[in-house]
Amino acid sequence: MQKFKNIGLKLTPQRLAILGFLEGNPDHPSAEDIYKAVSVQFPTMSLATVYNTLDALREKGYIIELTIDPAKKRFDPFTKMHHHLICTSCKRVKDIHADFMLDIPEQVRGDFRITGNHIEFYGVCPVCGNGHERRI
Amino acid sequence: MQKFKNIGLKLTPQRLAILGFLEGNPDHPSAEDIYKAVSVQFPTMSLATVYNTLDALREKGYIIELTIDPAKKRFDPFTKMHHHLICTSCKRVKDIHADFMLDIPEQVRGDFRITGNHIEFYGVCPVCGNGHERRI
DNA sequence: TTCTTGACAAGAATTATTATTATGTGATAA
DNA sequence: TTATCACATAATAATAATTCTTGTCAAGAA
Repeated sequence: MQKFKNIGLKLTPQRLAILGFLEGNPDHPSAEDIYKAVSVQFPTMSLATVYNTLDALREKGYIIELTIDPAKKRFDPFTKMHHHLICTSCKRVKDIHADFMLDIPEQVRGDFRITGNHIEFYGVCPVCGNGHERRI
Repeated sequence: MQKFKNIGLKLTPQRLAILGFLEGNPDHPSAEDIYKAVSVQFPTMSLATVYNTLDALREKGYIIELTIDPAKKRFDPFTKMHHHLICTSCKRVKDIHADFMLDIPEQVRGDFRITGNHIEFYGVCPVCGNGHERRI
């Protein structure tokens, strides 16, 4: 909560609502998701404000922008290094907090200086693959 | 080339041109990129045709759609399992053909059935990080 | 004053629509 | 067997429509 003030962002009800919705949220919501959720309390809220706030938060490093969805951006309040497990059927995304040692062989890496990585795991979630294992 | 016929797709000059442009192309072009390139030979080509063809090829498994770019979709003719190294400065993407053993601990994976993974490595390419290492 | 909001316009990427055109296929003729 | 033709079907191109995101700017709050 204090976050905002300390980093040069004014504390507004809209921003608090957005931050509140994001904090601890493991659902990787899109801007639209956030807009819908927050609109309940703030019916006058503008979608542009959501984008503005998300962008401000991202710049300050309080959220990260995920590219796991080809259709839209998704946002994640967990900025600590982690990975994602995506259900290829229902598209649900689960956080994976685990470390992997990944060394790219030098001849493959070339002269790149590696700074990080992000793993997308694909799979079928319990709901979609409940025992029956129906293949298409 | 025969591919198309055998999988129930009609062979058209436009599709051949798109396939030809993609084959062996390591640049992960967007639909727009492909459109521009192929338009040289086929000035009447429509962007919708590019999207149609890409979608048909993807459905048949001849290309994969990448989500590494938040702004647009990118396409890759290399359907074999591989990963990507992205320059955080110039956004250039390099293929990484290497295998990594990635086992998610069972308590983290839950009841998901893992089917695959894709790693995005981030780094600074030789061009962007040429000795001087200028940080912003 | 300075920053933020909200309304709306604008832009970019993608998808949908539809009349027109080209392709593959099967039948027929050589 | 090979070539030709007609036709059903699928693909193209033009354009409209949608969706997601960003930009603009006047009005309001800090």
